[in-house]
Amino acid sequence: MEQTNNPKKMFLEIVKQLRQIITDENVTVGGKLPSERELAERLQVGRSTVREALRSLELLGLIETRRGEGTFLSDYRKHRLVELLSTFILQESKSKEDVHITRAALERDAIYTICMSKRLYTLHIWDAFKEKLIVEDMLREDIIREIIIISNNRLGLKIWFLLKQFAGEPYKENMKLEEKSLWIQLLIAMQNGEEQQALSLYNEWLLLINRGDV
Amino acid sequence: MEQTNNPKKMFLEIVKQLRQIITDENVTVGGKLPSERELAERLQVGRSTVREALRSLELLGLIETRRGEGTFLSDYRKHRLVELLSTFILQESKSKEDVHITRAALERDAIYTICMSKRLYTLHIWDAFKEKLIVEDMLREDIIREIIIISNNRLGLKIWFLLKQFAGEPYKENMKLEEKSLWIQLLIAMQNGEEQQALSLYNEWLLLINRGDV
DNA sequence: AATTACAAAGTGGTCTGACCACTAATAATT
DNA sequence: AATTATTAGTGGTCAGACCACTTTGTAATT
Repeated sequence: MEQTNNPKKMFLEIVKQLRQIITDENVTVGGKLPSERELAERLQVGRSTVREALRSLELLGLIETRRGEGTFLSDYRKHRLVELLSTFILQESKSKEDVHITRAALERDAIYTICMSKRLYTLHIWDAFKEKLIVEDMLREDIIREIIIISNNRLGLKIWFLLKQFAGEPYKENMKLEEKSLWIQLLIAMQNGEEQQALSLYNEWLLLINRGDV
Repeated sequence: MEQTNNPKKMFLEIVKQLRQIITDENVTVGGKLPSERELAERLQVGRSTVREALRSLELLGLIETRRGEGTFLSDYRKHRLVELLSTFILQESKSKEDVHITRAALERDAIYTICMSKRLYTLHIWDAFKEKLIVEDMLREDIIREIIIISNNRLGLKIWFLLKQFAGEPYKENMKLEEKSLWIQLLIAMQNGEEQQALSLYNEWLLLINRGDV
């Protein structure tokens, strides 16, 4: 190894080798990685160097460490991409308006997608929703979340979650009667696949709740 | 501070504080951060802890370190999330699909928003676009970007930009004649505020380009 | 024999101090 | 004045030492 003259980043090399170990030893999600001390010995580097690599992966949400237990491979679907983007990259445009607009875009497209998909097997869900809306005082954000989930856009859901946090959650209140009736109409429109009507109702609802907001 | 009983991740706290320092001291792109030793003293932690945080940020490409010189804030547009996710996360086809779906959602909603907004003062833009499309061989991604910009969703634009990088850029090719005619129809639909027609054309275009893909 | 209590080993979390390699500013020499 | 040598400062790495915690195995108790 000639990294004396070579300003290569050792810890990046370790990251690479860690990936190798994970695949070689067939470490599955939730599985345990070798301990820091063992890794240090196997890779012939100091423990601190190993830690620097591990901490990087932890920040990304790719591994999980539990003191006294060990280091575990976490579900890569739980990666922290969205959070990192929000804290480091998207911070300058976190004006409330931007967030609202983008969130509305995701919500609107979920509605549109569902209307267009015409997957009849989910139709019974709408009846259940309508029931819940009337009887149980369903929360706004619950119903919207369900809709995005149904639209099958998981990444969009993640982003939506994040934006929701940014925006200070005006969705958590219970719905007034006027809203409820609007949503029931909206659900019916979605049930029938009438995308134009559904989107129009959604926009109407946005106007309604924004009147009380800001 | 009582982190003795607290299993909080110290290095994550350091990451946070680093961001604070960057904003407080107005460290600009390319600017120098305090040295590791100084940071350790200021934040009252060991140097190794500071390094774990710094290495995490370096893996993300958010900072740059030069031995003998110091640590510098790098352009956040050069972040490494793209490579990292592609190597660690996006190998699963499901994830790639997620990216495509979300990107399409943003694009679609931009089209919808423009159609509904009926801001006539942008109408001349469409003519210019049509002209460009025919004469200059405009790139797909250029035109879509412009559309999202016009839709006035700045945050959405940022997210779109990132997703575009993730997806391996199938948009950069020049358009075939069939695509061009589709887009011209789409532009006309937008010009006239016919949202249903525009979205339908967009979906048609998605099908078209996905046929050649994968 | 079964249960409980305790000790030991293993693990991540952190700190300290020590080198090394390198850079840039400073001092000394020419 | 120009060049060279010294020095201080920086990141890179390592080794060893604790700490807090979890698991495990063993010994004591019942």
